[in-house]
This record gives sequence, C-alpha cells and structure tokens, in this order.
Amino acid sequence: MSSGGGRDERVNSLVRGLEVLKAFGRYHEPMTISEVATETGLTPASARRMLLTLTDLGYVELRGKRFRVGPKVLDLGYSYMSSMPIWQIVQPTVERISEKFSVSSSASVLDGCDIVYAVRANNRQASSVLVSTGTRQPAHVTSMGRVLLAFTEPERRETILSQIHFSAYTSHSVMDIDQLRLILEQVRGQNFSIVDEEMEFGLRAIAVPIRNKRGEVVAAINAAGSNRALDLDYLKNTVLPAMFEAANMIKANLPA
Amino acid sequence: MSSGGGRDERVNSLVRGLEVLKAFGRYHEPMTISEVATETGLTPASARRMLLTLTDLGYVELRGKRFRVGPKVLDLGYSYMSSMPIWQIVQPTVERISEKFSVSSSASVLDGCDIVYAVRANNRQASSVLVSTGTRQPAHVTSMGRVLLAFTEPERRETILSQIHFSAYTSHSVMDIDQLRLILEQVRGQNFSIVDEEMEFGLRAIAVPIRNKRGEVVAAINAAGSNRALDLDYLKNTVLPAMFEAANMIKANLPA
DNA sequence: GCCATTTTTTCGCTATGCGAATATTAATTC
DNA sequence: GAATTAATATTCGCATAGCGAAAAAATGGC
Repeated sequence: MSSGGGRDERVNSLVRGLEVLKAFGRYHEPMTISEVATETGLTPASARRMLLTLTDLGYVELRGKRFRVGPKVLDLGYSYMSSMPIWQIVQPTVERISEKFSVSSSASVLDGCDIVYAVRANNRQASSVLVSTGTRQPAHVTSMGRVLLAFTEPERRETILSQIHFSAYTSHSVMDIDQLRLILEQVRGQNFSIVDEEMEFGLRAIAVPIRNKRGEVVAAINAAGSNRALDLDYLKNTVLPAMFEAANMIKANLPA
Repeated sequence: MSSGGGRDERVNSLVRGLEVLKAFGRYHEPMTISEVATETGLTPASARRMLLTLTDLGYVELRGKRFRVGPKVLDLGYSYMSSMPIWQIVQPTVERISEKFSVSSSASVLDGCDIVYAVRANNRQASSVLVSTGTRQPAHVTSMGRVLLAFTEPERRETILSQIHFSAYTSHSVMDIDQLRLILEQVRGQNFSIVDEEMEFGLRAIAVPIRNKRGEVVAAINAAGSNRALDLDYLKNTVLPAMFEAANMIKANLPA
C-alpha cells in the first residue's frame, strides 16, 4: 500500500480511531481515557480526541468517567449482514435445521485463521455455548472452519495454515500442521467435515460448504450438539443429507 | 463539542472514514470508488484513500473494481455484545422463551428513535421476519420500543418523541404523538406492552422491561408471533408471567 | 477508434491533528 | 483534613498529514 509515490495512501487518523473502537472489544469493560490510551498506545490527548469524536458520532457513550461502546456500533457490523443477500436466505435455513434435528445450527465465513459466525439458531438442549453474530473461533478445530479451509485456494490456505497457533483446546485437538493437511484433504474428498470434541469437550459438529452459482465456496453451515445426543450414524445418515439439501437450496436461491 | 478553545476536538478524518463504512450499510451493495464518493460527499481521491485504508485494515474487501465490507466489521459490533454481561444472560433466556411458547423472542435497547436488536431466538412458525443483531426498528410501533420509551427519563423521552416520524406501517399504526403519550403512560402503569399489527400485519408482540440491580430499565425483552397463534388471553395469562419471571431472573444474575 | 467516465497519481498547500506542557480536577494516602 | 499522586481538560506551537485540484492513465460503452 505504501508503494509508489512515496506518499502514504493510508489515513492514519482513521487507523487510530478504529484502533480505539477495537480496544473496547478487547477490554470488555467501560474504560477511562487513560485506559484507552494504555490499551492503544496513543497519548492521553489523542485518545481523548478519538473518544470524543466517537462519542459525538454516537458509537461510544460516556457514563461518568468511563466510555463504553453503544448499540450504534452494531450498525457497522450490520452493514455486513445487510449487504449480502446470502444471510437472508441462510437465516431461515439454520432455524429449520435447528428445529428439525434439535441441534444448534450456524453459518460462518473464514477471516484470517478464524471463522466468524454470521447466523445461528440454537436449540438450548443442544448447546449452551454462547455464540452471536461476530463470534470468532479458531477455524482449524471447528467443523465449519475445516470445510472453509479445505476449499480455500491452495496458496491462500497454506498462508493461513502457517499462521495457525496450535493450542490444546481439549485433549483431542489437532496439534500438527501435517495432520491438519491430511484432515483437510479428507474433507475435500467427502465434501463435509465432522469435528468431535476438538474445541470443546462433549461437542460434536458436522459442516458442509455453501457454494454460490459459480461453484465457489462462500460460507459453511453446520449442525452441532452434544456427542451424547448426536450419534455418528445419525449425523451421517440423517442430518448430513438434509444439510447437503439445505446447501443446495441456498445456492439455488442466491442471486447470480 | 466545539465548545471552548476555538479548536475542534473532533478528528475529522475519523468522521469521514466512518462515514464511508456507514455508506456500505445504506447502499447494500458492493461499491466503486465513485459510488462511495457520491454516497458520502467526499472527493474521489479522499474516498479512495479511506477505502484503501479500510481495505488495508481488513474491514473492507476489494473485489475487482468494487469494495464491500468483510466479516471483520462484525468485530466492531461484537465489541458491544462482549462488553456487556447482560447479553450472555439474556441469550439463553430468549432461547428458553422461544422454545417454551413457540414464539420469536428478542431483546433490544433504545438508540435514538429506534430499537436495536441485540439477541434473538426465532421459532420459524412464529415469525419469518428477518432480524439479526443490529437490526433497527422504529421504537414507537414495537412492543419493546414502547416499554423502553415508557421508562426513559421524561426529558429524554420528550426529545425522542419530538423526533419521531409517524408513518402508517399498517392501518393500525399509531400516528399521533398525544395518543402515543397515552399509550406510554399505560405501559408505565401495567409494566408491559402489547403491540398488535402496528408495524406488521399479523404480528402480535408482548414486551416487558429488563431492570438492573438499581432498578433502571436497561433493555426490553419480548415474545412475538402471529396474532392467530397468540391469543390475547394466552399472552397475558401464560406468556406474560413467564416473561416477568425471566426479567427478574436476568436482573438477579446481573453484576452489581 | 473515439469519447466519456473512472481510477490513479502527483503535488502544492494549509489546516488538521499531533504531543508536550500546563492547569484543573479527582482520587488516594497518611 | 492536608499532602501527594494520578487523571482529565485545556492550550498552543508546529510540522506533516491529508486535502483537493489537476493531470495522467486506465476502463467501458458505442
């Protein structure tokens, strides 16, 4: 981006301001000016200016001495949901799957090494994991992440793989990049993925890719629940066909 | 904000950049530089700089000649959800209500003249209205909006009321500020609201306030469905007590 | 190929936003 | 309550960041 002309085409004040907004997501609590300054590396005077600007615009609210984000920031995220017709189609679909199979059903996309949840319908008996639009989870230990990685362009995939930080979320978590490559190859072959207790004990999930009319994988959809309730045969023989069907229906309804 | 000192404490480049982000929510489609420039009033050179910055940061993606927001913008909205413990408590609650009564159940807050949805659990038989985190609806014709307005500080409420744009969403919509004031007074007295086909034909909803430990109303929770399925007696005698109970449970679980 | 439009690049310019320093206020310690 | 420390608000000199205009290059439509 700094190529050519020697002049920076990047608006640094915007970068700094967004950094302040981002800090609220990391900190999880209302913050004072000083805390924002510390969290962002800005001087107190700069942090204050950014905060006052964000407050003026309504994205941040001042309560006493502390700033916190207000509901208006949801507008920024909402633009993602409203600008892509796919989510309007997927939303009722995950609701149907959730109800039909008493599972938690979600759809997500890949962003960096994470999946980002876009829509979700939960059956409470299925899962007590708190997930909402925007929730991130590490792609490599989630069913949807596996699907999305498997069908990502090879070069891009290798870049992502090289950035993965392997952690033992459970004792079942994949910890090795070569093992993960094998898994993804398998996923590519079978066109679905199953993850069993790799991110969370007791949780089993199955995911399939959502393709657009050009055949490109644009999202993934899953069904998840406790492994006690979701027996593998049931998953493969009953749930999976319905999910392929759902993915095809979504594809059929996507604009060209 | 421009008070004192004669110097503007507002960072205009941040304002402009956020204006560009906001434009994507309005436009609902991928945009070219020129379209962004037109939509925001910036010059093409400025619009380009903002777009390149946002792209560099990952919030916007360039596809061919068009820019569109990427899933990373959901991080910005997510900071709202993650910084307030209330939504973690409310999420399973709305799921329970939705399942128990075969309704759509949501929670929202007031922002300007709108309610902004924070969490939702939908039963597809109940509602096919597409709502997700961040969805806005006019407060004055929604059950939750009525509750939130009723319990807003009087001065603030009058300011909001004076900004309401009365439209006939249906033939039942309230169209008069005095009538609305009467309704809100009633809501205050009974501590719940029912809205019947005021925003959407066939839709009936009931809402109660969620209070924090200090007794302040901080959100509203509702149950909604078709007026065919949700008979008024059932709503008042069966659903409403459960909602009061839910609101109390949420309050009990909120941090001090 | 021609023309209109859009995008990209360049660059002079100034006002924007910066950080340092100081004043004021608030919080903490004894 | 007084003294001290920390945080916030304000001021201001300054230089560079970001601007818009203009030109060059690229693209799209006929």
